Amino acid sequence: MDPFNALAEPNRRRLLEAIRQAPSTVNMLVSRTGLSQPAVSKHLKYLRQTNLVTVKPDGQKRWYELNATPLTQIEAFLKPYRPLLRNRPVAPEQPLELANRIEKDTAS
Amino acid sequence: MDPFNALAEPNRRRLLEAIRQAPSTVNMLVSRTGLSQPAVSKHLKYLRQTNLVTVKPDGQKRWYELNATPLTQIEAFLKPYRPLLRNRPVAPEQPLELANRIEKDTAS
DNA sequence: TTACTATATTCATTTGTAGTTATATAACTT
DNA sequence: AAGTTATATAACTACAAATGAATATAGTAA
Repeated sequence: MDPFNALAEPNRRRLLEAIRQAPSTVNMLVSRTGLSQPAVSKHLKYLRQTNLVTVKPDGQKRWYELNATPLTQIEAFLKPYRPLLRNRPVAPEQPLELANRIEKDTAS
Repeated sequence: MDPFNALAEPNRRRLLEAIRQAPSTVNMLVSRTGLSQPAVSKHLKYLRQTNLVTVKPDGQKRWYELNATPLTQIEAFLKPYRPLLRNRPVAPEQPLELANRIEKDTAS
């Protein structure tokens, strides 16, 4: 599991966003996401494995905090593409049928 | 399959990089990556579905070209994290054991 | 037509992972 | 100690996707 895989899961992105906004305990994340507690713990395990979060035990609670460092890998990949994205609005999610369409040769 | 998932696969990142550097046919990508032809075609199918590439038929060949637009979704996600990454070197890949270690409470 | 080239798809197998339920562990409270 | 809270793990199901082999499709050339 690398940072790319970690962010491939929508709920993990939500969890990371919540943690970025404020260090959180597992139960706080359960409340904010609506996911089950085991589901949250499992996602956090992946985020720990990729080093995207760190944990600080505090009695029964465990505070999860963001570690943005691994995101540099994604930044590095995106770097050569960034000039192509200057000032572009965020692309809407892709309707599948259109995405898989093949451009027709319209030459007469 | 969304752009996050598309980039989660290392070979797809390699394919996209090759296509970014120069529009390519399937066989060109086969040569450059060492992947089998069906494997390349299948990865390209995902890249098409996410709209990260477009295809231009040209006789028997099909030229694949980059469409960076969907990367704006990733850019949008990363935006709030970017201030935390200013001038940071790219993080090395994570040794698993260390990543999953839990910080010990070192208070005396 | 046949043969050839380029690419896509199908199939079977395997692997990875998301979610649920149940259980375990650890810290706290009384 | 027992009961409770917070979190993690295990066992399971279900499914998406990776892989490789074989085959299909489409264009080209003779």
